[in-house]
Amino acid sequence: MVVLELSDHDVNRIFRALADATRRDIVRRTLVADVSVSQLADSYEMSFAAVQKHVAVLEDARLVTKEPRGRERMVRGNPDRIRQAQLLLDQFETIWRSRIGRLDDLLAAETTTQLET
Amino acid sequence: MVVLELSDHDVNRIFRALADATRRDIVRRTLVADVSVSQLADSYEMSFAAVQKHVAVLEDARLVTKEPRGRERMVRGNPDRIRQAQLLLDQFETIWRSRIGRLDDLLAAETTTQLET
DNA sequence: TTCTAATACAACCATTTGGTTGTACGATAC
DNA sequence: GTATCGTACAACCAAATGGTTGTATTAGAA
Repeated sequence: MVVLELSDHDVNRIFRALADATRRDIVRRTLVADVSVSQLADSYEMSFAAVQKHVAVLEDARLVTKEPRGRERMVRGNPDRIRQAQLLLDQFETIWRSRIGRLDDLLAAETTTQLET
Repeated sequence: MVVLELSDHDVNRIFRALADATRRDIVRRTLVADVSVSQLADSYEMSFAAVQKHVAVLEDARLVTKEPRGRERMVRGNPDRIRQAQLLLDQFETIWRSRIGRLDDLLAAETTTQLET
């Protein structure tokens, strides 16, 4: 997996793209198998153009790619980008755990002090 | 950790809240230690009210909690909510891996067929 | 008590978002 | 060739977002 630097704007687009139930569903479906835009559009209670826009948002966030296949455009989920989002959340976890670590250190230091007195 | 069911709307709010660099920074800082709203406001090139709104968005998504301390409101990051977001992304990973699994199965079946012939 | 710091909240504004309809065009089916 | 299927894209609209300023309230400091 390529470890590339994500700008704030990139990260914004990734999370923004995931902040919609229809788009999350599209990502799930296109991770399972390639699906054309029209096949996707058949599944949702909205216009073809609306689905097209959702796919465009996901494509812009690089959460999916689009590949021409005859007159169709096959949409494919991009697991690398999902993993990058996971790594971002991992960073928060790490920050939290380091806080716990410092609290543990503090507690240990206090215990030591108590033992010393 | 409490495993509670997240509605689509809940998930939308979590990812939406994370789709802003200022808010992500607030989450990071309040995971490290409690910080008052005015302390946060001092750090960013925007009005106090704007920072207040960002905190409100995070609070609505339950990514932070706010606790009164004298005349201040201490903001505290909520690691449980971060973990819930991680679990959501894990689901995508799982979907992807199950696809790989099926492809492996298919490949294995074809190999078997070749061996049989 | 009086002043001030920290917050809450409303009103307002520009931009973005998420949807619509309509038109155009290339690729396939007939 | 012609019809039609799948897509692209523009124009439009209502609602949400992300910022502002202004006013009110409350807790601590002087």
